[in-house]
Amino acid sequence: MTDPADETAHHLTRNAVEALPEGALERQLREGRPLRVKLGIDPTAPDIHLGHTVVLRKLREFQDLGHTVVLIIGDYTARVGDPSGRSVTRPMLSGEEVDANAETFQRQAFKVLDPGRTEVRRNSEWLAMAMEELFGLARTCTVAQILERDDFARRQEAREPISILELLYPLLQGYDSVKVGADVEIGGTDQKFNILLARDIQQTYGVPPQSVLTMPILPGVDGVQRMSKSARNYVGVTEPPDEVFGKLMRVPDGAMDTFYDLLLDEPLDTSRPAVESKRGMARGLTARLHGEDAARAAEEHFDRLHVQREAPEQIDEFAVQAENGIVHLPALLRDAFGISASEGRRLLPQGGVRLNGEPLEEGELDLPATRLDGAVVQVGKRRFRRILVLGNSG
RNA sequence: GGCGGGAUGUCCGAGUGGUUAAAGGAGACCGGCUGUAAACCGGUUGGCUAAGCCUACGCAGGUUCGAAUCCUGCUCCCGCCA
Repeated sequence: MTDPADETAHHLTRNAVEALPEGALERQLREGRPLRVKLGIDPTAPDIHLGHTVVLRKLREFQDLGHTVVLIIGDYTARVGDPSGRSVTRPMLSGEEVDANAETFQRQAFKVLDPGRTEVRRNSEWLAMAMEELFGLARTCTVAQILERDDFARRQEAREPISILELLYPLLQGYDSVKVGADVEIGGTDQKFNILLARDIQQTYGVPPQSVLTMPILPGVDGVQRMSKSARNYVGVTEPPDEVFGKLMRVPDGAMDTFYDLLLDEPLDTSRPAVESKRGMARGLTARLHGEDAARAAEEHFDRLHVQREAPEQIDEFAVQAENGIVHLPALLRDAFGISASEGRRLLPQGGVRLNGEPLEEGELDLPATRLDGAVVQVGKRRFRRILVLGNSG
């Protein structure tokens, strides 16, 4: 009970889903040496979002205890495409895309990880192997073993295609663990199969099997689907503070407890009003990514726009050319806000376009330049432009 | 090698000769409400200086007054049997 290794393990696994096999992490910690903790990421999308930081933060905890993180940039496996949680074969990426993404990912990961205790490796180092070696690796598992994985099983059941390349993916990931000598591998619950299979592969190659730590999957700002770039429900770690704050304020109330558990250091206090908790969350996470000052400014900006319904303190200017003293509104909206002119026309009758705070009417397609010059045009609640009229001929 | 299924708008998915710019859903957007960009309610959702015009249902032709829908060829995808 009082064994410090047990306590450490207990702490490290507190918000994890599973730590397998039972007691393995405790035994490793008891050895007293720095453990090699592996995280493999596929640079299929360059930007890190809060969902990634759940796992990254866990790695950081290991680092703070003196352990080493081995961050594997899956530049080779990215070309295969991890089928985990996917119902469709992923598209392949070109070498250049992978390189660019890997570079960005690594830089952003160090917003959370301690670079001093991180070893970055690319799996092309060892996966660009000879056929013979690949044959050897391919011999380590049976098809039945791989098809056991639930998403493969589901696809098989639904008569959906599974490529051989995809079947190979878990093997390649397992081989990564062999090559870097991983003691522990961390991943989302969707990675459980792959991480466990890696143990078998390690043993086949005669190295000690890693232990497994799976973390819950963070939902996106929609509160439903997992946070991912493709679902466009993510909060990127490099997004501007105003965006981070605003996006977090629209997380559904019901998903807040998960966000608190996985991202914040204290649990959600359900006795507080939801808005307060949400503000606390938005403030805390914005501060973590951008600092306290930026978080405070972002909150003020949010209040100004959504509570007081005023224009922001800083508005981008947009210059427009008048014709005969007249500016055509749909064209202006198109150029100034990046929407189509048709969309602009539609927004007018909905009251979605305001001039200095006053809604414009459906018929007002052409406005005199004098009325627009220096005025603030607003689309919806959050898009503003100050208009400057140039070359007012006629 | 044989047999069968499929390709529709951002995505999913109806539609099998004409009120079809194309049902429905998701998403997104706008509005109302609100201590939240939550929830809830209502609306919009191809483009275009626009009562009209243009583009669109894998590609290329054809039939027809008229095609996403019928015919021919092609490309790509998938499943089953061997």
